[in-house]
Amino acid sequence: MLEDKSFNYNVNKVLERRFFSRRSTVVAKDLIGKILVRRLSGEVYLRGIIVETEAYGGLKDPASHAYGGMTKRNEAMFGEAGFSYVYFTYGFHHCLNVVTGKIGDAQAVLLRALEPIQGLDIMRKFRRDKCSDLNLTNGPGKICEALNIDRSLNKVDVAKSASSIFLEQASNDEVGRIDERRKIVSSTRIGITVGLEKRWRFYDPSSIYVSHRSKLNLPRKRIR
DNA sequence: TAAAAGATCCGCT
DNA sequence: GCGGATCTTTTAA
Repeated sequence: MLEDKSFNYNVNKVLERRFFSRRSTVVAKDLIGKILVRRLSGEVYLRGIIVETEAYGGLKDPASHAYGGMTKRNEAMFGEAGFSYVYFTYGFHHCLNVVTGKIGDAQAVLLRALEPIQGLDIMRKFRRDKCSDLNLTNGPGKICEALNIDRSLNKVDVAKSASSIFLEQASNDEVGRIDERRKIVSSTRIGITVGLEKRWRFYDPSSIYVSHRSKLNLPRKRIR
């Protein structure tokens, strides 16, 4: 059965274009505590609180896909802020980014982990019932599998609630649980071999939904 | 043709 | 719980 809250959901305040047209490091940090929404056909919504992101710095960042200039794959990164950049990697997985900065900057923020809050039954199905709820969306590839995101959702305008992917503020009853853990921490980025001097990974250290928790020596149970 | 912004399974504690 | 091998294909050289 589908969860009731997947339907009849009133969209919160959607993040505007100007939110995204800042530096990727700033946007990455500000996205912690915001909500990623995936709208499926039939007005069904899957939602999760963003608890982990990574900033990528464009042409001058050796860890970025945009390093070395525009290609067929990274084209979206060179476009307008507030659009999605979805890529396929390691033969299996998709990853979701949001383009930031000015046109041509090729900056982006990778969404790495969510706390799932709405539509969990559907997310479990997309994940083929192979994991616990804790592991539904605690990694960039897992987010895309749980929310059924692939390259067909590249270059989607995530600053519009009519889109199949968009970003919004938390609602009033959700604000409380987010403000409590508003302490954001940075670290080096994960899965890269260059650019390791930058601490451009941002996360909420109190969230149990952050990826690679054991390696970070973080508590595995919720702190309250 | 080799490396990649990853996740899972397997064998060990 | 933990590390490492393995899965697989797009991308760019």
